[in-house]
Amino acid sequence: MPRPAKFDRETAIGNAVQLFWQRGFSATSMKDLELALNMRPGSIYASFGSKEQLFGMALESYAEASLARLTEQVANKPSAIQALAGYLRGMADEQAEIPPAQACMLVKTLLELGHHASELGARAEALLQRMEATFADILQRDGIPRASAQRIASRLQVGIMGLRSYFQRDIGAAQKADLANALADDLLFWTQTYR
Amino acid sequence: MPRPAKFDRETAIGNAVQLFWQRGFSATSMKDLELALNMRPGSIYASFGSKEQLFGMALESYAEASLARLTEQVANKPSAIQALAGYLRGMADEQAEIPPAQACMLVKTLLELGHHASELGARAEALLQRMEATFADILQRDGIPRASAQRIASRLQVGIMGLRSYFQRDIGAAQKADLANALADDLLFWTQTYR
DNA sequence: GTTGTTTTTGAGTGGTCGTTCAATTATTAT
DNA sequence: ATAATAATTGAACGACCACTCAAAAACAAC
Repeated sequence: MPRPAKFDRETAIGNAVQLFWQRGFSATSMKDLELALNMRPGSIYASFGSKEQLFGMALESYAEASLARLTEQVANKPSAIQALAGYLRGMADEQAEIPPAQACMLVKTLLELGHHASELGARAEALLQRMEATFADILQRDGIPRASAQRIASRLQVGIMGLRSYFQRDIGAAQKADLANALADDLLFWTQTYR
Repeated sequence: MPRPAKFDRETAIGNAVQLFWQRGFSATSMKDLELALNMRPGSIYASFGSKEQLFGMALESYAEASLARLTEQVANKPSAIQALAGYLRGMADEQAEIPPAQACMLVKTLLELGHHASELGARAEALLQRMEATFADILQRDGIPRASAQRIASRLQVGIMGLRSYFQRDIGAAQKADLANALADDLLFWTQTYR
């Protein structure tokens, strides 16, 4: 007997991701969201609870997609490390992606909200941690011992956070590719010296 | 004949830096500033023009201090590269600094505002560029050719941006020191291979 | 003490914020 | 058709936003 929802939940959250990713939490207003989701305030609150909860779902969705992209790129490759290096090199090409926000949404959230004062910031930090753990897993798959893998994973995440933040600057595609390649080279170097 | 201003301009801007650095532009309200500067709205607007202009001054002040700290640490050292490495290693110790905001204010601003849509974001980007140019200058002082110095400077800034963003996470002092040392080692390695 | 100049004050501006909820609309089951 | 149920609407809410300005206060010069 009930009336079915006319909007698609996944695409709605997808649109929310785009908005929140670009503008951040504070600078995104409910007005903006109403426009982007094509929903009126009542519907948004009935469906997602609050702006904060919606942001949480967007964050989770973003992280899930990022993690999926990573594991997919590494799956079934002979050398996990080489695959990881390829993943890094590919970061420069994401410039043509949908939103003109190159920086990681998790990092943007962590820097905007902080992990101590904000539930959302803490969740962003946890998701970053999960990413890093995945890097470590991948490295161990190539025989790198656990402790070394974790160290390299940390350095890798530092590099990625820096790289994508740097991409927020106004620089050319050539320099982007150059820096992404440089980070990939660093990774290969670390795996050799740390082993 | 005029009545002199009773507040100290520099300390006022210093307090503004602290607030803006921690909370960012959007999340800092005029109420917050009134409290931190111990000034009433009318005085703030008479002295600094607007919230945006005040943020601009705070940004400039922050960048100037950062640049001064860098050049001072490198001045009169036999090896500029070694001094630069020391500067990097010292980053882990800044955890005990006044505000619990480890990430660079310029990066936070760039990520929050973006360089395209915001005058403030564009200024943050310009100041980051100035930092990078200074890194390149320092490297050239040790005989590294111009092109290589610029490349290394870019990689260095990527590393620093990542490192300080990573420091925003909830990690121990030991890991901070470890990662700062790792970046310093990377710098030394780059200067050897790129020469 | 008086005058001249400037700073400081703080109540008040219109606007926007996130959020709510009674009314309306749309769909399904009978 | 009708009834039952749920999704959608949008006007309205109090709170807070950045900001203004006329009045009051504080100093310097005489």
